[in-house]
Amino acid sequence: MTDFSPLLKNINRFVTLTNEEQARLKSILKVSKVKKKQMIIQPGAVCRYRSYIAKGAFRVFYLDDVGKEHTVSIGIEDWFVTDFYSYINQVPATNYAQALEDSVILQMKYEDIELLCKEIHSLSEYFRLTTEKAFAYSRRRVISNISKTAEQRYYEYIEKYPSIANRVPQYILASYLGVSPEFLSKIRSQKISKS
Amino acid sequence: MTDFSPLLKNINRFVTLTNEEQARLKSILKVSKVKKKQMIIQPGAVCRYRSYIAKGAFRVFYLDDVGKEHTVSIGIEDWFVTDFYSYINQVPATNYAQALEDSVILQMKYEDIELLCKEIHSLSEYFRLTTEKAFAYSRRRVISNISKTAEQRYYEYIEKYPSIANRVPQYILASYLGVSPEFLSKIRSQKISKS
DNA sequence: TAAAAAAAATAACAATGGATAAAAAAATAT
DNA sequence: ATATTTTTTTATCCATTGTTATTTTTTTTA
Repeated sequence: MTDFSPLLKNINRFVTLTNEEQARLKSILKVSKVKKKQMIIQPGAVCRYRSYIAKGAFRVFYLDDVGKEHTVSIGIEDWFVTDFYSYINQVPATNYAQALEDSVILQMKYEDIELLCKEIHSLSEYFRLTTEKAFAYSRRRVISNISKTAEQRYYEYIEKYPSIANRVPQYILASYLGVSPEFLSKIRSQKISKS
Repeated sequence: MTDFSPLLKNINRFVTLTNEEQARLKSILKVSKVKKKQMIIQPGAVCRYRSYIAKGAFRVFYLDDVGKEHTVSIGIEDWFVTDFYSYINQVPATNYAQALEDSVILQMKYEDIELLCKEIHSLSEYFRLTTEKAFAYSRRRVISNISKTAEQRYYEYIEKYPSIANRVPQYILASYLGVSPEFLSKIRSQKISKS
């Protein structure tokens, strides 16, 4: 028996669903356990699900043509994980999504969500409001990327998400910030010598 | 008399609005003419509107503490312009939004849109679907920023948005790509000598 | 708990991109 | 059309960040 309450609580922060609507939503959820390092999305395959992280942590990353990984997003409990472009356009993914820990996700199939959003106004509102927030944050990250040094971005990140920074390997954080792991290591060692 | 049809046509690509719903939407639109270089959003003031560009071009930019401009977005006809974070959270803006040409915008007040989205399911769907697209593109830009060189980002941009690249000053495109205008100039001169 | 694997640190050198200043070219206003 | 302002180019030097290789530390697995 799975506990859907964290997801329902999340939704409740934005909109109100009737009991029947909650039941319909639950009926389309597919619970999956994912082992650490396992991929739930891979380039080439269409990303059919939007996944809510009930337990654990994930990252979405892009593998470039010289084999380097670039982390697009890092998510923990109560976040969603998807290759968003692949998901909303239902075209082959360009990214991987990988469990950073043993995790449990609630998967929602694209077609099911689209149908439910068409039928349940509040659910449409929920995704509208949360995606607007996500978009606003993404724009802030763009500003950070184009206007700040790697050092500034690093300190900005550990201040904003200290628990995540301590939970994921440093080389993954480096690839999220857009710097080499060696350079992030250098940044950190400079800090220690200063303080 | 203003022509609302481009906006309605845009909406129609995603959802269907009844005549009455269209009328309600029109009733909240405020038409504004904006002269080139004029600011429609400024740091400190809450961004009360989501603006549809009926004619002209805009950019949203961040002015950092050493006085340098960083362009967050560039939009032309049939796009929206907003300091998104300020708009959706109704908190003071951190960015400017500036007309790059003499323009005409259709402004929608935050409260009006929120109310209409609560009352008109299709409109909620419209903003959900379009914001999902915007978010997906923003993530792609993040990948580009963290994984590519300035040169690659430049050629990627002019290939993707050739008409915009030719329509805005080069120093603004540079600030969008996250490079100095001098370096963008250098990139361009290298291309010419190669070809 | 020991061995193996993964992650982080260090260091020398290289490349990308920024700062500054000046000149040239283009756009705008008078 | 000319003067003025804005934008772009050019060039030199400097700072930030990447690369490669090696070592140390930490984590995982047997």
